[in-house]
Amino acid sequence: MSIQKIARLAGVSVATVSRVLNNSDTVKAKNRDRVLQAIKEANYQPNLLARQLRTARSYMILVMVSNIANPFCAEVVKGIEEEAEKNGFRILLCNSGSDIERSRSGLSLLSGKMVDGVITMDAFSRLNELAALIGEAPWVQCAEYADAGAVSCVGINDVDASQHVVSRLADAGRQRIALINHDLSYKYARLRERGYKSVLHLRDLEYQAVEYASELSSAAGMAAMEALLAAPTRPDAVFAVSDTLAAGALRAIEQAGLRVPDDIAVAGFDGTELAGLVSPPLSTIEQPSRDIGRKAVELLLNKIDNPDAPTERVMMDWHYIERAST
Amino acid sequence: MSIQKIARLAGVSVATVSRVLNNSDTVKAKNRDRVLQAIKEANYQPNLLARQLRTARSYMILVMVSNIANPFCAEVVKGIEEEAEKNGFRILLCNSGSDIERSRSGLSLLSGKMVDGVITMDAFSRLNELAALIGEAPWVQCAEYADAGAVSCVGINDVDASQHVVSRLADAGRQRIALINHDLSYKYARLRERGYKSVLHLRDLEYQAVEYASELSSAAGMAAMEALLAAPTRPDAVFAVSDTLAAGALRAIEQAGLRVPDDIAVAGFDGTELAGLVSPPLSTIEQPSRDIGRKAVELLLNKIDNPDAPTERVMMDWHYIERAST
DNA sequence: CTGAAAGCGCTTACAG
DNA sequence: CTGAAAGCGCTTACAG
Repeated sequence: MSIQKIARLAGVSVATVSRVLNNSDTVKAKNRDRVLQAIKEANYQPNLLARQLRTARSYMILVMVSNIANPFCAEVVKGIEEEAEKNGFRILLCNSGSDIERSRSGLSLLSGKMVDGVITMDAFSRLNELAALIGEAPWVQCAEYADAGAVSCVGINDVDASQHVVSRLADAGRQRIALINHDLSYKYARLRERGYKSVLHLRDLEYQAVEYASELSSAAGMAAMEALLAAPTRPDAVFAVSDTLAAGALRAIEQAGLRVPDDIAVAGFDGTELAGLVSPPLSTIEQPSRDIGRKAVELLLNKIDNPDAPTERVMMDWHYIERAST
Repeated sequence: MSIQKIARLAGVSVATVSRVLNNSDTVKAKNRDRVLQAIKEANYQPNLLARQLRTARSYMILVMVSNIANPFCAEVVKGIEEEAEKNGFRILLCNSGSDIERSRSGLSLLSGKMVDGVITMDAFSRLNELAALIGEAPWVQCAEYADAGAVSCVGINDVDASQHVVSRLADAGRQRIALINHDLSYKYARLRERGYKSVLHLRDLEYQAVEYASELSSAAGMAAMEALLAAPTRPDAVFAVSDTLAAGALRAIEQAGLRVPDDIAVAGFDGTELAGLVSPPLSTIEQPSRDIGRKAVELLLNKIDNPDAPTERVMMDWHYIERAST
């Protein structure tokens, strides 16, 4: 079922078949019909490998997600999908788990010319390695700030957002505010920790406690919260850098027989559906997840069409949602 | 940076470069070193399109997920990833949303020879259309039963599992058990509804109420629960066919000022992390999500290696987890 | 152990 | 409006 066979079937040359396939308008109606007929009869489907090898264009973009199970990531991906589809692009998802071997494997699709560009959501600390693998190919980093190299990126101002949450907790009279953070290989983790610490400093709050979750799951959030509760001085507020972690913290507090927010206030981050589902519902920073995804595609397509386009760093707006957990 | 350039750089033929690339052991050490050196210097990366076009092998499998944001799907995907990786295969994720246009677009990767096979998690009702698109290519349907055509599939016995949940609710003295189902284009939705109804019948329970959620989100679960609560007779138990829906139901019940399980018992399905996170934690059917994914890959690779392998239908074990919500 | 050459299935100037 | 031919970048018998 190659273009050859169709040509034979329709009694025309392969060039003509190709023209029909590509909607060239220079094909005589009769020939077009014969080709279309032959295609249908043979249930012919063009070989993408050959086409892309020839045209050096795939209209596909690779999306390297750090963790597909993270609802925030899923939302961003939806935004990416929407915008890509709107522009005639298809997306291929690769779950890197921020693992460099996996990333390498995934990125071979890029260097191997199967896709036209890549959107990554990997940890900042991996960016240099990624940069080496990606080389000159179109690339946008998403939902994780990149301040080095020529990568365009889109995200929010994590320091500001984090400061806002912690300030609100302090405003409400909380004295001992703890942080449940993700590991510091992520830039956003560093930035949010910076925001947290700066507010403690500004407000002369002495208590400071940071627990690092090994992954963005609520199990990890529970474990972190248990560690905080086991310390000699108990926090009266906890800021978790993701709703998933915060949901786990909630659970741990409940299991310790304490009440939220009476004994301990809990705030999350991301503004995922989960935040509104748990009990009590979580105060959180809502990120414009879909828009982040859409914007990333916009930047990437721009880069694909125009390889010399300057590097862009886009900051999106966030806002704080106050709920019963604080 | 083609194999040509490397050949020139290393002073050998393209055949020799290709042999080095493919770890052929018939290359003299000196030549191998020169090639390797040239590859490094030029930062050469082979063009996958050309390679796959030539070899008709990609070592990639396509995974069509119906909804990437569904935690159960995410777990299955992890199982798929693990098993694929173990066998030297890479996976490409496509979020079809059970939309036929999206599916068509994704499946062009298959017909276009970019991947060696496909694992779908699409709705049963779409299977015929999919079958037409997929043709003879290796294909396994996952977590959704397929009883027609030559598709292999792996899942659980949904009727049994559903009967078990409803029986337990009835055992506990619940008289008015409602069902929150997904739309009936999914076979599992039909099967679970069948299980539900058969138990009601068997136990001579008169009350019967089924609400259909438009999607697998907790918002849809809330809406469904609100509809159930608005009816003249209120249920005293609800079985939701996914934990996400059940979590939404929980929220709706709470907002109506009722208590779980005192006023209404709630049971979910899937055994996702979410079920243990909400309050009260959900009784649920635990599916062996990872194993389902692994098994699907096993069947698919078998089909790829041996196209005439017979169709297989594998049923995995499930078990019921009882928690405070019932 | 190595190289020249054919061929995978397309697209696209080019000539007519 | 159409076809013959070159070429995208690989791999792999085949001959030496």
